[in-house]
Amino acid sequence: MANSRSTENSTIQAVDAPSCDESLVHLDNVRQVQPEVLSTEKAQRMAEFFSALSDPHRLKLLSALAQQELCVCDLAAAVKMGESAVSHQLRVLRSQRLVTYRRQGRNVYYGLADDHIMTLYREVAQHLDE
Amino acid sequence: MANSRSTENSTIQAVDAPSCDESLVHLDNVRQVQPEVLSTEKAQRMAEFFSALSDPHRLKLLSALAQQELCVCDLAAAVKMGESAVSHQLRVLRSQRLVTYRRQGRNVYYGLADDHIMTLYREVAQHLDE
DNA sequence: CAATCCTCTGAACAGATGTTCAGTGGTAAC
DNA sequence: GTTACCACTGAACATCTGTTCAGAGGATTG
Repeated sequence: MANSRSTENSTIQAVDAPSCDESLVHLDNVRQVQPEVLSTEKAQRMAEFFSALSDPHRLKLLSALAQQELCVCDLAAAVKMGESAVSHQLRVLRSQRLVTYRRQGRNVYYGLADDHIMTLYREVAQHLDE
Repeated sequence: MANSRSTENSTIQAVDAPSCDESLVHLDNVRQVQPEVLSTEKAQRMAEFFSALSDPHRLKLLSALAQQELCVCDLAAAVKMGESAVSHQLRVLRSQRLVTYRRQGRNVYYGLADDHIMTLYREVAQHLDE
């Protein structure tokens, strides 16, 4: 009964990290939540995905592609960026499978990869409108 | 800053000027798509939102909060970060209204702001599982 | 073949991001 | 009151991001 802190337990001892934390945390809560925390790998993958969407230029590119397939130079004109910059950004979008591409003659045509993205878009738009 | 290249001449750039010189880009496509491109402000806001989700530590924090309300020191223990770092990250999540918080005694309890986020989460998880 | 176009790539640089450290404010316990 | 704790903040620093520039790879045209 040393500490009068809490309903059922508590005490120190880091949950499984031997390092830093020796302060009094609510151990029961931490223990309950910790196994449900996203694994580092999944968190990483998901962060990279969101990262691909975290740039206004890339979002503009996607909104353009949501209309129709376009080649790089048209995309550049549509969003008013340099072609090299567009190419760099499309690389990012490709790496997360947000866009597809196919070569036709000298041009490479890009399009949206699937519909998850539009669903996502609407969900976020809704959140931002609140 | 400057409006991009102008090294050679002509080329891109005139998209919304009614010049009849369609030398290099597929003007019709560009004209068709351009008005549908996300505005800079909306793209910016949306990018900031996704940006808040683009860090593995913040995603871990959210996944912890998806389980239950937690105070900062518990969160820090659950995701194994320093409390200061957690505080900084929570600030980002707050700025995008991803979390709520309330003070109770010495602690500040954080929770998920709404259900859009879990919907988003599932949508992305699904996308990544393909 | 040479010339031209479209796209991609790597390097370099400016700006943004995330961590740690040190210090502050507010609340509860002594 | 003093002390201890929890959370927030600002500064400094290392790292990551995105742009531009210069040039290379592929494909078409004359």
